[in-house]
Amino acid sequence: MDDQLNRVFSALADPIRRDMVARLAVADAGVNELAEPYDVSLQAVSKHLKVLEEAGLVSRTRQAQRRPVHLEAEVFDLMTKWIERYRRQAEERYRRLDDVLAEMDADQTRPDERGAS
Amino acid sequence: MDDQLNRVFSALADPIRRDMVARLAVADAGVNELAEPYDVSLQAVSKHLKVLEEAGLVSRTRQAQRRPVHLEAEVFDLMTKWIERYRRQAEERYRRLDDVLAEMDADQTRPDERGAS
DNA sequence: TCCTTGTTCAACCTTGCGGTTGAAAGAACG
DNA sequence: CGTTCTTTCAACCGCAAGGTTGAACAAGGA
Repeated sequence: MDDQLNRVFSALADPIRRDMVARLAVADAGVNELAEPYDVSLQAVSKHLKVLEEAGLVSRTRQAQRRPVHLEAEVFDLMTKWIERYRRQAEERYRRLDDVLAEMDADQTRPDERGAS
Repeated sequence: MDDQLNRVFSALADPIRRDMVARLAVADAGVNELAEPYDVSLQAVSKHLKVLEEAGLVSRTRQAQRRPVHLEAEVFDLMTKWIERYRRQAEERYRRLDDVLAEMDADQTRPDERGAS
């Protein structure tokens, strides 16, 4: 599960792979189609796809000689959950800090009441 | 803006850096504090922090000899926006596909094979 | 001033990643 | 069968990333 996060984040760390995902969100495509806009070899694109596939971001089905690539959007949830979790935590922390500051401002005789560790 | 995405995604591709972010969501910390749980040198941790800082994920202020590290949660938005955009696009595409299939189903001009999932 | 604590710089090593080229494998079709 | 189209495997190259160690820098406190 942590490995999955490693793979997904590093898969999307590459601009070519992000662009591929962006285009696959519009329509499935074969390797040749996908490779067309980029100035790299077909083999390089094939490698990129392998990375995306191992991250669970795309799947591939055989269809004649072609192997159409299909975006699997569920994995995105893994990332958003991770991100949102810590973002919320951080925001919550700020909120509490504001409370503490406000309390210190209003009532300076009370030391500690909420024993946050 | 694309560079920013590169930096943020690859910063979070490392499990140690993700863990640092997770811990910084709870409380600010100095380098020594942060380094404690990991089995690497202080210098390695310092490098990790530099990466997080260049990605805009953390900021640092001087406070006596210490340089406390502080999580900057806003950058998360950049990622979630990117992710949500394409996830929504993909989901929209499925919805339309369902419509097409429903139409094909109602309009049975081709009683062909569609034996798969 | 010297010493201590906390952090970073510099040099180096090894591994992994993105790129290349060349050859091969899978599947349709003459 | 052999040809053609599409995709992948294998070997290699250059470079950046993550790790190490040793020295340096920054800022109190004795």
